[in-house]
Amino acid sequence: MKAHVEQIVTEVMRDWWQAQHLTPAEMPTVTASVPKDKSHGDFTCAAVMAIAKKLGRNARALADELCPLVTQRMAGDGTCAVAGPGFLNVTLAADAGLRVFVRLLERGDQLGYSQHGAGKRVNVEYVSANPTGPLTVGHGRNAAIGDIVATMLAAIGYDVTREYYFNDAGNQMNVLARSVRTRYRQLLGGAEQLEENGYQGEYIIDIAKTVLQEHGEQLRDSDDLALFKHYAVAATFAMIKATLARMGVRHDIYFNEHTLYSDGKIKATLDEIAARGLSYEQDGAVWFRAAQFGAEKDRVLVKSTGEPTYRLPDIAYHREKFARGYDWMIDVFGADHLTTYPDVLACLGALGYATTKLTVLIHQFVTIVQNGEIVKMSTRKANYITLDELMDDVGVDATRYFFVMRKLGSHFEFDLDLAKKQSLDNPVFYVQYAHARICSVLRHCAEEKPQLKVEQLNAATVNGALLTAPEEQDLVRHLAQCEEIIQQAALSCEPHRLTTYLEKLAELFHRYYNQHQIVVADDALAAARMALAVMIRHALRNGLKMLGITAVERM
RNA sequence: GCGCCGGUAGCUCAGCUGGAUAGAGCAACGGAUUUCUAAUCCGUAGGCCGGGAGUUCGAAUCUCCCCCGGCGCGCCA
Repeated sequence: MKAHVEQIVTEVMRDWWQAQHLTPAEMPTVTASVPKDKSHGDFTCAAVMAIAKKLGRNARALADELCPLVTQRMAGDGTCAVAGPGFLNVTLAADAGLRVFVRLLERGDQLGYSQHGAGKRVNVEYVSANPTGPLTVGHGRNAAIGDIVATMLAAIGYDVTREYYFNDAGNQMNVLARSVRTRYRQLLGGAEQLEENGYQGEYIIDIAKTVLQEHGEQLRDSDDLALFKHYAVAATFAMIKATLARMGVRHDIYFNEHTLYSDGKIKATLDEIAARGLSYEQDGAVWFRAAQFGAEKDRVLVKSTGEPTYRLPDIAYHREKFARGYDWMIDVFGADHLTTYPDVLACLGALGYATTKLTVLIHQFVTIVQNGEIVKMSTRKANYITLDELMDDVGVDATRYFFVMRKLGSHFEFDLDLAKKQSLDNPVFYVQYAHARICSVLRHCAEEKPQLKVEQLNAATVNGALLTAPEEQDLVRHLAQCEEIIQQAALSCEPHRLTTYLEKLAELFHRYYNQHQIVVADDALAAARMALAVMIRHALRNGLKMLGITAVERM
């Protein structure tokens, strides 16, 4: 309906524009919005004022001129009025709400889903933690964002690939392997101490125990780090995958950085960069001319030791993703990666890749507050709260919901003591409760009115005109925005827009519930209200499904 | 010092990309339960949208300058 209004206003403006002999291409796009104040009509359009500004005309006078043309073109669907400095306010005809209701009813359990991105392939990369230890709450936010953005994109028709990029080679893994070996030797009574930067976590000891179990004492004097590394990687990855599975987060592809070397992609990338004159050698290292692309100085691609820095594999990895032909690629990073991606993007751009196909989502880290104090975290020192511990405390649903209920860029304070309460502070219960309540009403209706079958509530059997209460119209109006909100949330990669929408929907339902009986004596009215309740349930259920949260039927 | 992110009610945060009188939840206070779930609802109170200038019909939103907080600034990832 909104698109319809936008189209009509656009047509009216285009006609006027042409009559003035103005360049069609310069006409601004017309957008309508739902005004906060219902007395301003169902849709409001500020486009006239934008034009008037450009042309140096009085906006109010221009609006007065165009307004009747809009009404005329609405052909009975509604009327237009001018207000304020030149708003065009469109009020829909009395039965327009009914038409919206019927259309929503016909959507059935597909309410909220669309095919906006049909035929397009998108790759979402998230978590991507290297296998050095358990996932922390920081990874949790990354996982929730990536997973939910991916699900929302799938919900609007995209073909989504979920990817995890990891590196199980390099110095950090050697440190990890040596930490396991030290613990192993300690288990055998050795006096060896962990190296200064060693991994101190309890899980290292568990891994050492596994080694002991499977190899006995025969590795006491072994220098075979590869073996310890093998156990360390296998164990930490198993931990990570188990945690993600518990959280309901999955990936289609686990991409090992190592394959970039074995496939020669690192070398090919380096050669390509050199061939384009984007790199040079100095002090035994290979440098990327980053300063030419706005960086404060050039960056090292290959160290004088011959080992690449993280940049080179990152660039090679993205070339690899480009080669796979995605229409869109999304990377989810924590704030610590903030400074790394501009170099990578600049280099990819210089290599001729369309970096507009790449979206980098940077989320701020989660601050954990416990006993009123901020908990400082470090993986090395094993001073952190794991994602598993968090889920133990507040449950999977609340964990997922909390991680995405705020804008990515906001610094998000996760108060453990508060979250543990599982009380009113927790909006996820509010939304779930609305769903459970509707289910309860449906159960009640099945008992009271067996003749009213939920599956038979459709446009032919339900008289939507009976829904005249303002609360009902508010609900229909809000439901009508469902699909668009989900599209916007998905396309802008902002899951919090969905949670905000669902909370509002739940609020409108709770208010409605408190003021009106749904299962009333009159069958026709009861059927109409039931149909509305079912629609709300579909919207809530689909929204919760996109968030990966249980739509509980009883609470 | 440079860069990025943030600053909106006592607290935690929305604000549909420049629209009309800035909104929720929690906390506070006062009400609603013979009822389909009170994990709910209704009401009251709470604001210099960090500060200042600019852009224009119009700014929480855009530009510039300050202030405060977080993060990053390596031949670590």
